[in-house]
Amino acid sequence: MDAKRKDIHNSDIPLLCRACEARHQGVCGALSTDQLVSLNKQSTRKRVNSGVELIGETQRTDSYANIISGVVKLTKMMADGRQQIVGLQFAPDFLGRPFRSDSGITADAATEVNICSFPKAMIDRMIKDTPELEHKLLEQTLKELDEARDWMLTLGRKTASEKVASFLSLIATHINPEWESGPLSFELPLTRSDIADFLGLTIETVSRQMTKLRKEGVIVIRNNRMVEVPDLARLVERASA
Amino acid sequence: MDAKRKDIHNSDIPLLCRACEARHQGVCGALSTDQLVSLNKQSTRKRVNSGVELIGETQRTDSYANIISGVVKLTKMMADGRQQIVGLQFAPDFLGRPFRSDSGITADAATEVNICSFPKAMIDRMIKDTPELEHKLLEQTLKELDEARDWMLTLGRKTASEKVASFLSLIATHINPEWESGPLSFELPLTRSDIADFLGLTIETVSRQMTKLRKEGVIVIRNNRMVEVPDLARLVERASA
DNA sequence: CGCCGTGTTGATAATAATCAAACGCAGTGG
DNA sequence: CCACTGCGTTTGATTATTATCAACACGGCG
Repeated sequence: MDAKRKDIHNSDIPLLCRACEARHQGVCGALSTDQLVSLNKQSTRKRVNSGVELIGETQRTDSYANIISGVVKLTKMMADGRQQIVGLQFAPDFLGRPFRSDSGITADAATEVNICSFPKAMIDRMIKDTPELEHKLLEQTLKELDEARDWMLTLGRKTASEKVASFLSLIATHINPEWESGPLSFELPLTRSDIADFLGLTIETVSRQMTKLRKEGVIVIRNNRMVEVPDLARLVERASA
Repeated sequence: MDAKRKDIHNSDIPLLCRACEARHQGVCGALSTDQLVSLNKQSTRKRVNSGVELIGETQRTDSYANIISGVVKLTKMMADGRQQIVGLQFAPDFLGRPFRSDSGITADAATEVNICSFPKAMIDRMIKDTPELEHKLLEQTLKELDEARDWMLTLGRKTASEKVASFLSLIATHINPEWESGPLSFELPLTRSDIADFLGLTIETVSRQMTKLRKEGVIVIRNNRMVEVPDLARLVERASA
């Protein structure tokens, strides 16, 4: 048998990458073992607390990152302070904007977040050599575009009640990717204030609609943050999408 | 001098492509002269009337296209009929979704539209050979993502008045790309009903806010569709973005 | 214990939706 | 030529939804 083995055997793949989701579903899946090794030398794992800004005004960003765990919120703000969350990112999403430095968006850790961060320059160079990497980025960007447009429908045309149900459905289906059927429980990655900014509502309206859903038995609220969904189909129905 | 001349001299570039915006700002800019020639053999120019569906339920789409002129609206619809326009596309935007057939969006001609249409399979093959083409697609997709997120802020956090001003600003800056300063007039590519679906409002509210802007002198309304903007800065101010 | 951050609940106000009517205009046909 | 119709739009009156303002509840923590 050959001394140099194939990918599947993991022989040469950097330790940190072996268990990493980004290698399977994320952008790193486009890279050869050699590229993984050299990228790995320059990459650093970081654990950031909830609330920390990852990309934005203060954080001049000369690096990209993969999300290993946790939830990142993308926010747009108006001059007078009104703000709108324009996207949530989960593992193993790629974090950062290729070819452009600023698009008026800040990215903050919504929960405790673990990222694998690499120098911008290195990725930009790898993109040139590896079309497959650019392909992965295009795929993620298309996915984000679909999600953004889905949410535009939610923001523009749904009632407060439908909005909250849509949000809960979104979280329910993203927080626990390998779920089959039956009851489902999770911790909300966002505060009521964040949820309001995501839905284009006020915190009071969010709160009222949550209690409404609770009283109707669609959800069970444990500790403000812990939510249980006895029947996901019933929740999705309320989101009417 | 060489018999085979460079791109700039246009010698070998297909007639139809020579004056086409898509070759400069659009995706065709990624292609070699040879590729343009072979693509041109398979491509067809089409003129479609306002209201015609370009991509959607009825129109199973095995082709992509470049917009030569006119405005295309991208719409999402809910089961009960509520709908939201999630994007507008202008020349020389690329029309069609790579790698995916359906994303629940329909594309309709909002005005009379001219497109240059090519077989899906041909582009998909060219993408494999020409990383630069995929790069162009990524750039357009990133642009659309930015626009979608900008609009999410509009939908979620702006007042009806700000929304209408935002819409007018958007059209004013896209309909006439080479504009310097001074008054500006244009024909709205959308009906009031479309505008309402774009802004997440009703037609009545759109109409009321338009008259309000008219009475305040921010815009002049000629023939329902014809709008004049004496001072763009003043309009943009109303959009507070 | 008091305080702060977060979330809920209630009363009232503002905003936009809904319902209803009429307008302007283009096309049609007597 | 002039009603007549149909469509997109405007305007008005009223209602519904959500925001705002305000008070309170709960849990953690100095």
